[in-house]
Amino acid sequence: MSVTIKKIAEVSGVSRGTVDRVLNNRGKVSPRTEQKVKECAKRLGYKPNLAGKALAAKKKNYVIGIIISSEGNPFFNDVIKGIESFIETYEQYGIKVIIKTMKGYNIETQLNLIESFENEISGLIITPIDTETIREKINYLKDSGIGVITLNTDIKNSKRFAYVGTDYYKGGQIAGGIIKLINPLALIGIVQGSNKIYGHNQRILGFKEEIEKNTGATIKEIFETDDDDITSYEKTLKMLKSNNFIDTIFIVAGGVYGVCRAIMKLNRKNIQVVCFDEVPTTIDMLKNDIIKVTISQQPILQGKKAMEIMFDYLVKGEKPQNECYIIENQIKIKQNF
Amino acid sequence: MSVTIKKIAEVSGVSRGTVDRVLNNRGKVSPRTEQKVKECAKRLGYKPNLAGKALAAKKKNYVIGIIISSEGNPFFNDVIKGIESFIETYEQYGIKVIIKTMKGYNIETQLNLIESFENEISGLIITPIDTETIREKINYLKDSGIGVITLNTDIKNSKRFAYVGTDYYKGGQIAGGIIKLINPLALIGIVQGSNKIYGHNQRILGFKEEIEKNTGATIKEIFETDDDDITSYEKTLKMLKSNNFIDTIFIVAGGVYGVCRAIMKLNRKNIQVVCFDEVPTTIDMLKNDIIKVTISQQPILQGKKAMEIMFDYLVKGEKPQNECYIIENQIKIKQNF
DNA sequence: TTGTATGCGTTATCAA
DNA sequence: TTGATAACGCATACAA
Repeated sequence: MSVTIKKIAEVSGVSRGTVDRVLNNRGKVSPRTEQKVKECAKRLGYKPNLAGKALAAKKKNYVIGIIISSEGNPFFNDVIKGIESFIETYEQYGIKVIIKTMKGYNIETQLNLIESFENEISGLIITPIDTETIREKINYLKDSGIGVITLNTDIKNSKRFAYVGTDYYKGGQIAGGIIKLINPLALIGIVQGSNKIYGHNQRILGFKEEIEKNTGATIKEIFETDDDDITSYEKTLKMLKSNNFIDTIFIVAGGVYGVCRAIMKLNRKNIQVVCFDEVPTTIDMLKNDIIKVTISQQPILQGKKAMEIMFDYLVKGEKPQNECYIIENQIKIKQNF
Repeated sequence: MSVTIKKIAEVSGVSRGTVDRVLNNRGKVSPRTEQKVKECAKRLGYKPNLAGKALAAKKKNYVIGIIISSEGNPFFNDVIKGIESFIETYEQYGIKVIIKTMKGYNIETQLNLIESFENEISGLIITPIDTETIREKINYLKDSGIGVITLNTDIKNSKRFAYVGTDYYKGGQIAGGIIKLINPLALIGIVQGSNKIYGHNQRILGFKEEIEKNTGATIKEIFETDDDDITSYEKTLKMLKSNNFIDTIFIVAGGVYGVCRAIMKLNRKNIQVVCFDEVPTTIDMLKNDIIKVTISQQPILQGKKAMEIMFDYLVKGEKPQNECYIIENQIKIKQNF
């Protein structure tokens, strides 16, 4: 049958305990024995058995902590759904899951949440605020033996061992491609979320690159909403009143509902709207033909993937081949729903 | 800790063996004991542990058989990729996987393939030919205790326990939605695969429903290619020469490359092409702006899902909640690649 | 009809 | 530094 620790022990003439110590680098093995066992395992093509590992892992009582900036943001509810779909499986393996949510992007709040359970967790999944304080904390956790996965937003140059999320630049390119497809001569207004958020800027860069590739479509105006619907409503009204040639709106992040309401108010239903995500109000507006296309970040899948990677890390002791696990931007129209 | 068979045995005052017999309906238990144990398991909220089950399953030496009509069809190569990504995991659990491929849709061939390993397999994943002979064979297998999953194409009213694949009707609707988005006044030629194939007809039905919903776009012509590129090339040439007002082509199934070459030959690059799948030639044509949109059936995911469901069926003894596991039609443009 | 013992592969603990 | 053994949860052959 298959190659097991027991088999390696027999073949190399040592005990199972010793093989275990060698293969898992637990030390307390003489160099000579270590050499022998390692060589033997390699020769026989040893592959650890997940079921066995999992069964044994029950005794470890792992806890994993999750911090999501989800309060008041329906997008992240879907991310949490994906996470929760794994809780039962985790329980089977004796892994406890603690989910903590927060509202907005206050650094102090996030730091406190981390510290509230950093002594009991073996892994952390977090939608991090991209700042020095949090970066340092992540690095500290890693050095204390806690694996960190960044979710939906990454934090560069940190010691997180994996990032799960979309390619924001590409998301912008895809939005650009879609708009050129709908109207190669589009006159575009861009509704930006926040210039302070890396992902938003990346989307705009990708979008511009795509739009400027051919002559035809042009960007006429751009403004910021801070992801607030009232702001986006007011500013869209103003834009459409003063620039009544604008026929296309690209919404980079939040504030989608506000834009749509402004369009409805002015009865400018000929305007083509392209946006991101599929929160309930967005789906409504898609069904009412106010939004033409939305680009999904597949939030449920993001949650699932993060949990999967964490599981492999804890139970199998495997890091993913790629540090970044990129979730595809998925184009959706009315008929998808 | 968690509720195990051992615990139930203790609480209900019987042996572990008896609990096992009750929970797995193996018989040879007095009604009174059975009642007692069942009640107890329910009360404690017993959930079988996967790792334990899996470890014990190794002794069973399951074999699962796979039959795919993939030869000469690159789409199915991706399906197989998805399947193969699970082989290693399966091996871990002592499950052997046998993949058999065939070319085209000969009933006799498919039947022979099934019979070649029906005595050794515990599960079958198949892209079935939708015909009485195969339906009966599937029913026979199920009655002999072999679970069958249909993949990519379903076979109605059979005893297969799950179908994994897309919703073809919806695929057609999405294609219609995309075309209306690109050009609300499109004059459309439909390139059909085969009227004999259920999925192809479903796509056309969905497409027509969508196109006829509003006035504007109209279907001008439709022809069949039997998924052959030469046929599609010739017939597209003919269509475009005789109907030079056609500005949009909807390709229902195969023959994509032939259509594109015809368009290139006549230098009619203004024609908008919408098709399915992402085989290499299709991606090429997308990059060259001949094809504007392709709708992916996510073949790799299809293969993976089928394997996942089969695994749960064999090892966990769980059938999926829904008989049909629908894979989403995914809209893709040049910028996705 | 019921109970007991053993093994699946890995890991932790204790003894040597 | 090494070895022996028990445990994780389930399934089953065999004994009672």
